[in-house]
Amino acid sequence: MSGQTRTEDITCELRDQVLRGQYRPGERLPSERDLAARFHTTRDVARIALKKLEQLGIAAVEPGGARVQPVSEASLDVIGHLLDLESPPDPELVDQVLEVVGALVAANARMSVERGSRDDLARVRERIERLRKPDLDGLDRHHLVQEIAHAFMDANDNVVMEIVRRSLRSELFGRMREVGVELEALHANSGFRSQLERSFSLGPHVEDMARAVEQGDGLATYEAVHQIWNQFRRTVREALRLARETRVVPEDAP
Amino acid sequence: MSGQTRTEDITCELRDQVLRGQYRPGERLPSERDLAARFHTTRDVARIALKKLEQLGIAAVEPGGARVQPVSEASLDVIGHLLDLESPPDPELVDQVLEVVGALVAANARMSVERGSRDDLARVRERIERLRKPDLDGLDRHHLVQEIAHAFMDANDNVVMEIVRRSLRSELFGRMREVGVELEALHANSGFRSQLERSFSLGPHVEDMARAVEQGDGLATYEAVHQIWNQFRRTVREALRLARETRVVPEDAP
DNA sequence: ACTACCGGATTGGTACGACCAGTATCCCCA
DNA sequence: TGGGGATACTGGTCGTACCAATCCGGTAGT
Repeated sequence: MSGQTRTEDITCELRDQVLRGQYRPGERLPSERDLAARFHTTRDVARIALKKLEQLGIAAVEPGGARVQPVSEASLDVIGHLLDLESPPDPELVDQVLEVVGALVAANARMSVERGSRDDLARVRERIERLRKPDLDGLDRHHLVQEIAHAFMDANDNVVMEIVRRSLRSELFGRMREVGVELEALHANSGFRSQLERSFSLGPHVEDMARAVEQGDGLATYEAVHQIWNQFRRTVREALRLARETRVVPEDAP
Repeated sequence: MSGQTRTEDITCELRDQVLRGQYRPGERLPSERDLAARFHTTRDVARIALKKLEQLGIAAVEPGGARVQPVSEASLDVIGHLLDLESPPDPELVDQVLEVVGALVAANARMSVERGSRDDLARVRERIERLRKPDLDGLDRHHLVQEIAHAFMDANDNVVMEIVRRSLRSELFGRMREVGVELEALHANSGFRSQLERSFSLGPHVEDMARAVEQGDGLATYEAVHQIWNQFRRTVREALRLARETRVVPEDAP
């Protein structure tokens, strides 16, 4: 009843159970007939659900039974569902996603500077200029850093990069809006505000990046982006940690 | 008859047709009933096949018909199938994969040097030492570069990185063995040998990398890995281009 | 007591037939 | 010519049935 179709119901339930670790790798999942009976439906529905788990790479279904696979064998698409398991999402997992995205952003930044078109570089420069303004608060800087990252990655027409980026962006950044809300909510708290200001001060890195882009210095651009992104990662991680702590309170309150 | 199950037959045929561009994005795929009739099977089988295409992100199936989606919406898993469409694989696509992998390898290299464990670094150092030996030919260097890349990535326990890496490795490097065969075959050709020697001379970058790793200089390590990997990319690209040219001849021959 | 084997129970893969709720399409009417 | 409704079509689900491969437990042989 939760999803659009019965297939989705079973898929979601099974998927979440597996991702929550309720089944050990190698352990057998319920049979199609079991699932059909348990969800008051037919084998076809249970069958499709198991097939979806198989395609997600979290189960191997073959005659004799479907068995769960270790997370390392999963498809990239499970990351989104892993993030969905908790709200706010697991800071550790978000940090890992940001590490991967950061590596790609930095690489694209270097390539943009070394071989990018004038239009793309102009777009990047415009956003960097906005980031240089001194009267920005921490949240503005957060959004601008993300915009610059997007601008760098737009400057590359690598299909593989595009797919990885979209997979991680639509899954993480789709939830980053929630995180953004968290950030804004916490931002309203003056105590957190000062903390955000302190932790997300980009220091000289923005000036370094601006200079490197102007000079067409790929390595220096990489380094500046790397530093800025790491600072971004640290702040997001800290914000999520705080959000999780504050979020737990209302649950415990009577 | 080609695959293990009939479902796989239909899935492969449809998938390849879509990936070859025989359907425009937004165009409707055959209905389940059509496919069932065409492949002399039942709707169930055709249904599963369409569901797999949906999960691969190359088709959106909903009441009214299944429609193909643009490649940019696809899952990362399609890369392997895209590479499979041609043999030897499309040099352009391989290059794009290597660009992404290179970005991740370089990032992992930096992280290993800055925060890696002693064991992991020792493993990397050992391979670097082997790479420094002067009596290596181009092919040996190729393999060692890949080994070093693996060693760097092993030093990081980022789940997301692991998944992306495995997705791209099992799909590309599984085929890189073919490429390796191509390289070896071409390697036997002395003309190509000299060309490979010339094009895959790593120059001072290996020494740079060794020094950077010893000094714990993350940025310098990144730069050396970046340069080495770019040289690696160029050589693979060139080898694939040559392999494709030489491969075409027997096809045209009467 | 342990091992090797064997047969029944179970599982997924496929087949055939049917019904429902949406969608697409086209034809007819205003 | 434009809008609206009938109709064919599509995917989602249901039910039953058979097959081949696998799993599991018990038995026979060592």
